[in-house]
Amino acid sequence: VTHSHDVPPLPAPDVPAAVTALRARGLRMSAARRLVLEVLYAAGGPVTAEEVAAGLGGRMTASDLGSVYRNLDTLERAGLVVHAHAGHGPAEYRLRNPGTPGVACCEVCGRSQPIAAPALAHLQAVLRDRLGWEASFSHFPLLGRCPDCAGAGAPLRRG
Amino acid sequence: VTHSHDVPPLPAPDVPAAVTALRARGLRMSAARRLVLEVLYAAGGPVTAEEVAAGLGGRMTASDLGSVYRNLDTLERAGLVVHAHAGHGPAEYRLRNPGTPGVACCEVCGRSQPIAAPALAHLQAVLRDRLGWEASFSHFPLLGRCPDCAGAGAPLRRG
DNA sequence: TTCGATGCAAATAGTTTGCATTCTA
DNA sequence: TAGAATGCAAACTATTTGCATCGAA
Repeated sequence: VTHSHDVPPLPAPDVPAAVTALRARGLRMSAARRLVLEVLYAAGGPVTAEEVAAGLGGRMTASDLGSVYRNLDTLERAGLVVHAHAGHGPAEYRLRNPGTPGVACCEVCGRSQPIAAPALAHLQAVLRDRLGWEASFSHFPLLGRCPDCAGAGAPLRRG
Repeated sequence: VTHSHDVPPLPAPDVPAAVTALRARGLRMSAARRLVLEVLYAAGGPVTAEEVAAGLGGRMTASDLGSVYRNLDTLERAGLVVHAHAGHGPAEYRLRNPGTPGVACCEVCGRSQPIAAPALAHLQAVLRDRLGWEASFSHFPLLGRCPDCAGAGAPLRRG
């Protein structure tokens, strides 16, 4: 699902701050919801709903996958989380970071890396000039080969 | 599924030429396979597997969806067809056109448009310089707002 | 007369949803 | 204690696959 809901607050630096921010929004704090927050902050990078539900590989109490999806959605509406579709496979969720509004995902090694705001702005300017297109690399990442895989000459799908 | 199989031949200008090219590849010509070709050439733009199976809205004899997927895959391996994932929803299949190796898809109105080879090359150069990234907009399109929707101020999802 | 291709149905992955129950504020 | 959130299961979309049968070369 795609969101164009209410205005997002600034992201919270840690779990307690996130809890406070969510409470301020009138949201309740349950075990399942706290798990999602804990995993997201502990991971420090993109995670799938499945990974969250598994409690980061069993280190935390696992939760229902359906509830995890609902909570990730809630957190996204609240402006704490964003998700992106990295090609095939499940969506990747991460803490929202205004400094890195874009995502690039390598089709060869599968790793995804953030695109910093200045670089993103430059890319968007080129796309605007060249195609008249207002590009977004947040929800659907930039896909291709990362510097490492491109250098190694890994094959790319045909155009 | 992703393909990095054999070398693609040049695309065929019409259905008879495509049939000949496929026969030359040792492929057989069945009613179901011919339907896929007819729809692809008649549509002149991207179509979903479902649309192909429906015989372009009932104007042609419908076919089994599973067989359509298999045939689209076969035609893609043969180099006549490419498909792209335009955000959410089903994949879009089209006749391969070396002159337009990229696709841009509007998240607002849903329309997708080809990216011409020179423009694509320019974009790729910028991405290479700026991020070291070897981008591909063929299998996963460039997503954002098309000139029309961007001008109309249609809302874009949050970054 | 072979395999390649089909139709049908079942399986799969990822995600959403209905509903009765539980728990937070 | 009202309403939010949960757990479970069923539904859903897009796609793949197993298999017996059929048909093109």
